[in-house]
Amino acid sequence: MIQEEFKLDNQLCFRLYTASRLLTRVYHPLLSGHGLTYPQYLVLLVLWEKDAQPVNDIAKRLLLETNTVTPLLQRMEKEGVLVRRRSEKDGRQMIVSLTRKGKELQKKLSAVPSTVGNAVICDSVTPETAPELARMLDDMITKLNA
Amino acid sequence: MIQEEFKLDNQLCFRLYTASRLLTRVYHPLLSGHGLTYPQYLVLLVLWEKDAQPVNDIAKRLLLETNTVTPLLQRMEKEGVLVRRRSEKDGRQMIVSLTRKGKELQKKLSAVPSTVGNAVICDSVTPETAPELARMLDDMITKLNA
DNA sequence: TCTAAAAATATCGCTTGCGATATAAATTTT
DNA sequence: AAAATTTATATCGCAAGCGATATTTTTAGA
Repeated sequence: MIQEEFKLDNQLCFRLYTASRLLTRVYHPLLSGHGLTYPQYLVLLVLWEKDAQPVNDIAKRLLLETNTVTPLLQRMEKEGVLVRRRSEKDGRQMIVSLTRKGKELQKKLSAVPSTVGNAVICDSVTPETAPELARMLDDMITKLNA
Repeated sequence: MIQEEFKLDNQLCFRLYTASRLLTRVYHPLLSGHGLTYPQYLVLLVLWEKDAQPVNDIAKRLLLETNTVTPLLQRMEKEGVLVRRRSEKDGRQMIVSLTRKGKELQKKLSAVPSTVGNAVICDSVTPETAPELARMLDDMITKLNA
């Protein structure tokens, strides 16, 4: 007598939640050897694209709250992959910059994207259909973030 | 001079991670008034489908580890939505059953699925295309869980 | 200019999520 | 049956995530 809508299998949310978790597990063995977690890897992606950004820009890029990003950056600073220094123009901002170690990780992790890419390839998700999936997720994210 | 593959926007993983997090934020105001979190709601979905299951069955259904599920169930037991009792057939198993309160939550939360459903509707994700998205995610999950 | 409001970080408390490990009961092997 | 193995839960430690709140600096308004 349960409502059809309650059925777990009918829900997109559970699938997204599960796919996300399982994907993070794929990253784990690729990153842990370098002392990194998946969210920390995301921060590196952001900084590799553009170095020396304030905390807020990184948080906005990742759609995370600063109360998540700040401790994450503090841990990364302790690991020596980045430094945080207060902005001189705006005393509220903390500018986050890569260290040599943080920059060098880019080469060391160069195999990660293709490795993870291969891990997600399956019948209905291929190099041809992936852009379609990406578009749907982007639309959803835009809607949810509004 | 960054590799194209490193670009955040090209990656499915970040989108899944983000979509999942933002969706959980949609559930939050719908559940918190009842003292529930999203993972706890998932446990209820499982038990509403079939009551009195061992921890392992719940964990397998949600593709979570028992070291995640056990503390989660302990918190829910403390809240009074379920009870855990040791199986008599197999002394290793803990059978998880809904209390009256846990069963009554089903009616009280009957509006949640449609509310969340509406929240994800956007240009490329509609009642028509959602099954396609679900299939892609199921395929990925199957692959990643193998 | 003095004050109020806004913006940028940070701290606190709690719940996941999971790798590693421990414990106890059941099953299999010898 | 005793020992080894497997199975089912549970404990521990740590890193997210995030709501709520605090602190500091900048900006806007009176």
